[in-house]
Amino acid sequence: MVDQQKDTEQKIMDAAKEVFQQKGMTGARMQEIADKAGINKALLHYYYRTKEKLFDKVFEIAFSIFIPRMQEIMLSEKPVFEKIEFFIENYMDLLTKHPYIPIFVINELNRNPQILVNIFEKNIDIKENKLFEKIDAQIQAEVQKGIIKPIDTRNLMTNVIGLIVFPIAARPIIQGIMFENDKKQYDAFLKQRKDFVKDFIINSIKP
Amino acid sequence: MVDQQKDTEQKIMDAAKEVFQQKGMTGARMQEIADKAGINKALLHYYYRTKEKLFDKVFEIAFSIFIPRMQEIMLSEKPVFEKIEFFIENYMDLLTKHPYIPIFVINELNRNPQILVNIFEKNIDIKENKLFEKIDAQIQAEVQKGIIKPIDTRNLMTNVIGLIVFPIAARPIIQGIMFENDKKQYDAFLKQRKDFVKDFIINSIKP
DNA sequence: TCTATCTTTGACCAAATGGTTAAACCAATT
DNA sequence: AATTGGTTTAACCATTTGGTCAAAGATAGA
Repeated sequence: MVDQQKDTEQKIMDAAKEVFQQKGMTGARMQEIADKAGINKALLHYYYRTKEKLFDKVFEIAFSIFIPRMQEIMLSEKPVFEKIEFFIENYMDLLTKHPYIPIFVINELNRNPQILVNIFEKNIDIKENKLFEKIDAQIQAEVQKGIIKPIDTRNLMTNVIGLIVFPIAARPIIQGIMFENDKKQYDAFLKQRKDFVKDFIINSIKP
Repeated sequence: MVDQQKDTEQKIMDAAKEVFQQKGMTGARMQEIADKAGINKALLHYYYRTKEKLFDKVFEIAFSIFIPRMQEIMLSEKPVFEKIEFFIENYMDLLTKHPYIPIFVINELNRNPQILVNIFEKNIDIKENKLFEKIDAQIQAEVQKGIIKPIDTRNLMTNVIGLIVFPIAARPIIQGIMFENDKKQYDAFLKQRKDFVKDFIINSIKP
């Protein structure tokens, strides 16, 4: 019975994830989520009172798939070169498995930037960890030592994340314009791109 | 009267752009568009029969802001280095003026990839011009001549566009995490980033 | 001025949608 | 077997929403 409960809640969550991530908050329909979960619509409201609360949960989970892994890599003791390689490898794999998430997150954050503040408040450790300050310190320290070229941390981070996220978020455009809409070619492109991005970034900061 | 008509139609278009680009197809409300245009809701349907037709028009215009300029630059007679610099300069300016468009286009294309096919069919010249094939040919020719390093055209193009588009599409994240939500710092970042991206790309393909 | 055509509006409609409720169901406890 | 508590459902509700329509206004030509 407790088992059954967890099961229903989980079925709702899975269905909600799928529908919200593909159609967004405004495009999603409670009825569709209920159908996909194989339950009555009223049950949705029984477990998660409102559409918004259900959405928030989905968003939080989507977001939290990425943050802890990022923290782990960024706060480890490795040198910058290794961190970046590891980061690219890890996140391109992760995004290939969850291709809807970047556009979902970006889009909903655009619709309501407040969400980010709420998440920060809820997971204080994210803010407490001062992720950005720490990685900035390490990079500038290695710049001082001559291990890497002088570079602005914010620009570098934007580059790394952008090169990873963009081809997945903009898939319809890239697949449509560069690969005549051939999914296989696009997938192959993504696969080989991992090493390309690594080399690209590493080369750009090698002294 | 003809003047008045154009005026009304234009007022509707302007309002529709604003609402659709900020809230997307599913989030936009016809009533809000009507209010913003200062007219009766029935007039929307008088000029553009349905919500979808109105949306299609808005999307097409948004998309066509970018394509012709891209064509012009790409098909010009300049060498690759110059083209890329010009492209980055132009598009970062353009996106700064229309920051909602990338996420709007990406998001709606994700919702319905068919739109892209429709646009190609409507503007046959885009497809006829074989934009990608031509720029690919030029790049590989310059690679052969040793003017630029060997590089895959698709990866290079993805990099250029990604580095331009990402920081604007992902503004809430970047501004939130890297600039403590300070809009002025973010704007300054975007401004200095233009030269940074140029150098970054140019350096990566310089022999 | 009368008429025909185009533009604009207020009132209205049917369908969709998020949400509620009362009753049925079901498993465990006594 | 009866009771209790959480779970699930069918039916229902109020509101929102895209869209329609008939009538009123405006405009230009005859």
